[in-house]
Amino acid sequence: MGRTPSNRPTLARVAERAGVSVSTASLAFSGSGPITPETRDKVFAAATDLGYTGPNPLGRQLRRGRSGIVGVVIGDHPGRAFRDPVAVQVLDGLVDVLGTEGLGVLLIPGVDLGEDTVDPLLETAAMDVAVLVWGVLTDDPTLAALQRRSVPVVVGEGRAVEGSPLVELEDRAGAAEAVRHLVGLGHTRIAEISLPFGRGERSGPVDAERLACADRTPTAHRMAGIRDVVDPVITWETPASLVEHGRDAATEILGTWVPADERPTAIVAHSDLLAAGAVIAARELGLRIPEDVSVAGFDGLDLPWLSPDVLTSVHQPLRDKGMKLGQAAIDLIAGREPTSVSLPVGLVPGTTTGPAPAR
Amino acid sequence: MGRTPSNRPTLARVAERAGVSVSTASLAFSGSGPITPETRDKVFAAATDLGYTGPNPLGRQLRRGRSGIVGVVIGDHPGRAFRDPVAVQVLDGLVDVLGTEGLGVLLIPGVDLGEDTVDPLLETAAMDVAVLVWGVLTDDPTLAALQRRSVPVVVGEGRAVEGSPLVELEDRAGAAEAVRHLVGLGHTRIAEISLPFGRGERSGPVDAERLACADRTPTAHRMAGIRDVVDPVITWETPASLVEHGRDAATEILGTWVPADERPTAIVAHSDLLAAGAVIAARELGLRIPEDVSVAGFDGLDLPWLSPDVLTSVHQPLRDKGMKLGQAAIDLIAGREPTSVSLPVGLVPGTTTGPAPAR
DNA sequence: CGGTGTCATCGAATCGATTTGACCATGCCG
DNA sequence: CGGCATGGTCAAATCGATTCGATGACACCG
Repeated sequence: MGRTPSNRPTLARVAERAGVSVSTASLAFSGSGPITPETRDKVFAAATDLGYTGPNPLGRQLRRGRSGIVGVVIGDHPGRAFRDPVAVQVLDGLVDVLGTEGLGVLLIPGVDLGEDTVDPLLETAAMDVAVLVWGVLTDDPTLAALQRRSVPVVVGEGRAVEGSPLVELEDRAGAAEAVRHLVGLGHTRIAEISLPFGRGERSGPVDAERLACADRTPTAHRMAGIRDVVDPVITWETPASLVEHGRDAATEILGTWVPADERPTAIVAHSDLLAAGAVIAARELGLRIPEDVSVAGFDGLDLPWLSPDVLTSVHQPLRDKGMKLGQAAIDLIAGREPTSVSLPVGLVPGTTTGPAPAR
Repeated sequence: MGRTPSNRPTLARVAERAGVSVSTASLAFSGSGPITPETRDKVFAAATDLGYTGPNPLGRQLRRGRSGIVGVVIGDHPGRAFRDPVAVQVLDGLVDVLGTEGLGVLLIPGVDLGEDTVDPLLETAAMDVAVLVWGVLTDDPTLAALQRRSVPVVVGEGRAVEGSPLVELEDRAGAAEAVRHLVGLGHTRIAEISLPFGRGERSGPVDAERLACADRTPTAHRMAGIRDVVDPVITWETPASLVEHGRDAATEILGTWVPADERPTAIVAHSDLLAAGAVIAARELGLRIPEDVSVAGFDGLDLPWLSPDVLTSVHQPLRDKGMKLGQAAIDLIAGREPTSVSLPVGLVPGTTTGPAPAR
């Protein structure tokens, strides 16, 4: 029995005070259903008397069988996930769209706690649908936990999941376009700075064996797109899409890795943050951009602090992607069959790419 | 009656199948209470047979009277709020601490929809407690909505609210310390770039009348701290803590506002992002840092892209602040009396401040 | 052998709402 | 005036779990 008496007024108490039945009082609040204005006013008056501020969401949710909550699994600690402007813009679109339907976003850290242990929220929190924003790995414990609970899932960016809508970007085509741009400018020695591969964070040059491990998307897609056009002279793996990692990688690639006359003349990075780090590294090494080295990114972020350089980048509709994810979630809740979509991307040239140096 | 039959197994069905009572089955899952291992196994076996994956959170929540959800009101559209690294770090600490208690974070846009209309989530979503991360304004409609529903509130950074714990930083002392540092270096013409004042975003120089409108914290506190030491020769208001706004402000302050021989020799900004913008503006104007102009910020962010400059800044324990907010929320839920705290800050000198130019 | 205590299990109340179908006045029509 | 809609109101079932107090079995002790 209720340990705590919880003297909060309930709909029943309001009804009693208004001299009507509970069902009538409910009708007054829900707005739907026939009710005379006088009765409604009577109920509202009783409610304000008692300090009742509307139906208890918990009761309503149980009855309805819906929580009105969308679980959003962010692939990492929030502190890391949100440091990435890409993540932030997607989330923005997502929250916006869900808000129009009165749905709330519950943040769920998707961090792997080791040995297939996942965040308890995945196991116990109430949610009508979950959105896996950063794609899924093979044998993803996060996905497994949700499927066990038969929570419908929307997957962003990555491997398709049986029965779940997928929202992705044309990563492969975009990456190919960026490299084609560089090749068109005469570059032949092109280095690649890549996003994380999957489980197990590493940084450093990548050999053929490691190359086969690229599990995470969009990494794998962007790698494929680049290789559709040219084979990079080197691929440098990074542990996260952060400026400092791009800087470290480019410092090695441009500085110590090979003699200056074999130095790559262009760098294509899997993300704008990595590319920005490469620009900074080049500056620090006294290299001119784009005269000595060209840098292309991916994401189409607005990076005012890179001034006066403007990054050449593959623009992607991030906010739109978030909105599509949200729409898919809404469709799933409504029982509609959502469709997978692939959003277009496009190269936007900036000032960081130019003709290859004459040698 | 249930329109949708919802063929999901329930605890009752599991109990029936296991040949025990519902209460016993509940005991088996909750883990608390005496129960023989055989009975427990019988229940679990029946559960796996039926594909039952644990108690429905909605039923549990209603019974318990707790949703296990903490509403976090972010002061703006998430797209803007999360672009601020300060916000992100606080949120990170918050999510972390709440996660240890199995509590989830529900994101609530605190954006003002005009005429005292707030996000519907504030009115209807289930939450055990709300955290107002970015402080409250006077007559904050957000706060009003929560109080109407008698949702307990934790306030971060700002005006204290009757009956709610407050977690803040020693903004005033920190700002004073930064300015004292500049004065100690011989600076006398110090300009201030300020965070937004409150309702109604503006940008530009501030006169005495506008100065009195500073409603939002920490703006007001940092302004006070600065004035504890010196009166700025000019205060420039910005609409948000973003690099581009700092850049715009500093371009005006250092470039066109006064003749070069009256130019301020130092800029103190209310945030690191604004300060970084000022550094970039100075570079663009061909001014050397710190020889021609010194720049001090506030937040203690790690800004690798500002390389080779390292910002002089007032360091604040952001993640820790998030954790303290979370702890206060946990205390409130548990019925404990949480205490307000004020976290210490400290100046960390970088390379962007130096002796005032000889004139 | 009766009394007492322990322990696993169960029955029933409860959390706070929504929703359906029944019910009872009306009002209208023929 | 009887029959039939119409429309507002209500009683009761239901959502899915938790938890209290009762029950019965069993062992132990005097």
